[in-house]
Amino acid sequence: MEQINAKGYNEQMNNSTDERLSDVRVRFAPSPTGYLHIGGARTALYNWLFARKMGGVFVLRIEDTDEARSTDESVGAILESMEWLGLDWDEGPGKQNPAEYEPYFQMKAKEQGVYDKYLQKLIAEGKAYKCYCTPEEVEEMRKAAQAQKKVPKYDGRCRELTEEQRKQKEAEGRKAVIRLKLPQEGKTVFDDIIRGRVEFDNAMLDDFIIAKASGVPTYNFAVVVDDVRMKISHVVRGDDHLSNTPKQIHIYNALGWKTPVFAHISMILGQDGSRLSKRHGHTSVLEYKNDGYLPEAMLNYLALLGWSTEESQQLFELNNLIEKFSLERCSKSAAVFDPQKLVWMNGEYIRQKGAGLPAVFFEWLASTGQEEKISGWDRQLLEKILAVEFEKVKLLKDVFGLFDFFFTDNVEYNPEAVSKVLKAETAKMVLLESAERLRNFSDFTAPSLEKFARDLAVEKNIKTGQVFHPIRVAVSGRTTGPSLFHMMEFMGRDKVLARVKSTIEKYLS
RNA sequence: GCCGCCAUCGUCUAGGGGUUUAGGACAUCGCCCUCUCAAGGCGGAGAUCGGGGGUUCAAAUCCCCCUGGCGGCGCCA
Repeated sequence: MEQINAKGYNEQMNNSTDERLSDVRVRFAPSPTGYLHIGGARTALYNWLFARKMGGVFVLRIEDTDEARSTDESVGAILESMEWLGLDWDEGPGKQNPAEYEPYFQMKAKEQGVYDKYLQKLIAEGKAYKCYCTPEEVEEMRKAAQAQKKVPKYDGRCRELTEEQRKQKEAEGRKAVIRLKLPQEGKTVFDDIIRGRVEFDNAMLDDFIIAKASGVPTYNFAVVVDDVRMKISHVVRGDDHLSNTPKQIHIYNALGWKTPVFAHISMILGQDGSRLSKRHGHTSVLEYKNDGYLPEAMLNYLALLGWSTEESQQLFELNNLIEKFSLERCSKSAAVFDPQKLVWMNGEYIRQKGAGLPAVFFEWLASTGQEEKISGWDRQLLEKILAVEFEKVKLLKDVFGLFDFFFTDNVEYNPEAVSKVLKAETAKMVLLESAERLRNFSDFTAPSLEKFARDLAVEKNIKTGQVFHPIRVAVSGRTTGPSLFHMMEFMGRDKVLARVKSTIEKYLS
C-alpha cells in the first residue's frame, strides 16, 4: 500500500519553534463573496495572534477565483472589518508604506500566469490531464456510482485520452477542465497541531478539478500554489477545510513541494447548535461595529471562543493575548456563540474607558455615519452625561435610548411609571411643592438639589423615595436613569420646572 | 449514503490516571450597598464528566463499541 505522507511536516517540526521564530508566516484567505463574518474574523485573529507572538509575518490574501460571486463590495467590507479589528497585515503588492499594503488577489496572480505555469508543468509530467466531460456527464457518473452504493465520483475516463481523441473533443467544441491524477489506493495522512494525526483513504477521492474550463484555478489548487509562493509555514483555518487537506496534500506532492503545518480550528455554532448563520442574528463583523461593540471586546471574546488558558483567564489586554496565545491550546470541539457574554465583555471594556468614553463614542458615531441619531443634541451636555453615566452603557448604541430624554422636547412617559409612581398618594403634593420652591432656587447643582429634596421629605414627614421617585418620573418619564440630582443639574432649572408642571397638568389634574 | 472531526454545568471552558466534595467566566437566583437603574461586593443553585464495555489497586482522564452533533463529498471557497 502506498503511503502518502505530508512531506516536510516532520522536518519542520523537528526544528524547535525557537529556531524558526522569524520563519513563521501565516495568512488569512477570505473569499470576497460576502461580508466578513464572526467565524472568519476569529480565523483571521488566530492567524494574526500566532504571527505576532512568533515574530512572524501575517498576510492577507483575497481568494477571488469565484468569478460569479466575488464582489468589490465584499472586498471593501472585509478590509473595513480587518481595519476596525486592528488586524493589520505585513506584506502586500505595490505600496512601500506598511499602512498602505494591499492584500494579495488571486485573480491578479492568475492574470500574471502564476497558476498556468504549474498547471502546464503537471500536464507535461503526466500528473494532471485535460478532461472534456461536461458537468452533466460528471453528474451522471456520480449518480451511477451512488446507485451502486459506491463513492460518488468522477470515473477518470479522460485520463488516458490520445492526442487524436483530444483533438476530436475540441473539434466538437468541448472545453476542457484540468484534473489531477490521484492514486486510488493507500491513505493520506497528516499531523494537525490541533487535531493530531488525521487519515483519509485515497479511495474516497476522485481526480478532482484544479482548473476550470475558464482557465481559472479552483480553490484547492490556487491555495496550494499561493501558500507555497508566499512561503506560508502554518495553515491555520476553519475545521470545514479538514477534508480539503488531503486533496491539497496531493497537489503539494505532485508539485514536489513541502507541506506546511496544518492547524484546523473548530467551528462556531449558533445557540441551536447548527452552524452560525444569519438566522442566529448578527454574523457580520460590521454589524457589531455599527451596534457599538468595541473592537477590543470583540477580539477578546473571539479569542476565547475556542481557545483558553490554563487559568481560564477571561480578560486580556492585547499584548497579554499575544503573549499567551497558542495554537496547541485551541479547542477541538465546536463552540456556541454566546451574544450575552459578548455584551458583558463589551460593558467591561466600556467601563474601562471611564472618562474616555465620550471621545470613543463620538469617534464611533462618525465612523459609522450615525450622527443624525443625535441631531439636535447638545454635544457638550452629552459629554458631561457620559462622563457620569459611562457604566450604564453596554453597547455604544445604548446611548441613543439611554439619554434621549435629556434632549427631546416631548418626553415619553412610561405608562407603568406613571401608574406606579405618579399615582402615589403624595406624588402630586411633592411635585406641586417642588415646582413652587424650585422656581426661585438659586444654586441649581446636584448637592443642593439633593439637600432640597431631603429637606422636603423631612418637612412633610415622608420617605425620601416618596420625594425622589415622582420627581424622577416627572423629569425623565421613566423610573430608571442617572442619579436624579445630576440629571436635574444637567437639565437646568427651566427644563426641570417645565417638565414638572406639564406632568402635573397631564397626569395629576 | 459514504468519509472525517468532535463530545465536562444552559453557554465558553479548566482539568489529560490518584492533589477533584470536578475549578473559573457568562447567564440565572438570593443578600448587601443604594434616590431609581446600573456597576460593585458576598453567597446559592447548576455537570453522577453523552451511553455501554474494557485496561488499572485507581478513570472525567487510556482503549473499543454505540449514540448524538457538526463538517465534507461542486468547473464554491
